[in-house]
Amino acid sequence: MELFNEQGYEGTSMEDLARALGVTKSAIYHHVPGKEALLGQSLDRALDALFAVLEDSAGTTGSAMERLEYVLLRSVRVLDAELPHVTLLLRVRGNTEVERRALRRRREFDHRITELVRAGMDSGEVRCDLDPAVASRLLFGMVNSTVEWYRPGQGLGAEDLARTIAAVAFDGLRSHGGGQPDR
Amino acid sequence: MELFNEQGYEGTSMEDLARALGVTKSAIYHHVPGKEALLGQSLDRALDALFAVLEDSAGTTGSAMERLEYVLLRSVRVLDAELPHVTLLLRVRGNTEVERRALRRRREFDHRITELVRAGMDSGEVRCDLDPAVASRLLFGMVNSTVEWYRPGQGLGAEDLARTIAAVAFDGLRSHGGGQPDR
DNA sequence: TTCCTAACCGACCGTTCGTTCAGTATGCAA
DNA sequence: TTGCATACTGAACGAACGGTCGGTTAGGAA
Repeated sequence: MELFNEQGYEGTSMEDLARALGVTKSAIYHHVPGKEALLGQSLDRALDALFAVLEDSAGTTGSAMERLEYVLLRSVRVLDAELPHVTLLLRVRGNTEVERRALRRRREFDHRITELVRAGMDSGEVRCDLDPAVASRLLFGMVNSTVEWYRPGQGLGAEDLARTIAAVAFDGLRSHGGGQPDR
Repeated sequence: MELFNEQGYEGTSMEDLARALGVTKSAIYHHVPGKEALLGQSLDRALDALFAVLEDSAGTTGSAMERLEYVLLRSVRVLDAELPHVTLLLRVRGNTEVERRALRRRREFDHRITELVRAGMDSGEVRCDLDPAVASRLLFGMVNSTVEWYRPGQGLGAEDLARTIAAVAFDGLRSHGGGQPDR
């Protein structure tokens, strides 16, 4: 999966995978039906982890904003724990049936996030001058963009990252009072 | 370039391109040296447009925050005007020299954004409890993530999108006073 | 010792890839 | 009418692709 992410799915040959694993191409075909099955397993792993977060949040008592913050925090943790698989998921374009299935599940996830944002607007916790669909896309666009540079175990940790994202997403970059005076 | 974005660079054959253009493969080779040159031209076009924004912002008088907002707004406009090329740029992984050159230029762009965020912290306009490098990556991660769903001329326009992004990025999703009371 | 099975190898298949090239049609300047 | 550049075609190239298959090896159960 790391190779898929570095070189792209189509740009990675079964020969490349075999070399990285230290076995022959044939050995891989003994364990999996083909290249696309490898991709499918990886996408399912990422999606299962993300949907598990949604299931847990549904059982959570608390306001919509608290549930949204919970999903954001847990999603960053999933990103940290399953980085190669989530990265692959975010690059899927839907050119095969396997990819289209993954895209359908991802759209369902996005839809559930949008509902959460809309609930936050209804309860008055989230500003209601924005389109909930656009706001939720931007929110998770920010979360998902971290796969481009975040590396587990290097630099800042997953919890710090999650806190920073929540800070920017919910309260913004602008400083409020107590700052340095104008010069 | 649209085909490259739909199917991926490696997943798109010269035959695919020729068919989409209504000519033969050979006709393409009469105009460009090869497949990689097509990619290089596209990446340069996107990068040139983004750096033009930086050049203009440098000549702008105003606070760091105002310059940052200006760059954000103009970047969204570039995204709108050059969507296929910017999308391609955001997916580059650096497996060839052409791609590595683009990645170097992109890192330079990111660095200039980070400096802008840092200047905003120094002037007290941007909250200083965040790492400027992380904050700027999140900011443009949000901007760049729009290539996944924003389509020019459909739904909300580029200016509305830019306004929404600025609203979320600078002031956050949380509502401030005047909202619906607790129930 | 025998036998079976999971794991794996190396050679090979048909297909498709990016690229090349000799040749052709068109149009314009001399 | 000639000559030459531009735009393009169709056939072909070697390389690399995903995938197959007949055989070999290692280890545990009977």
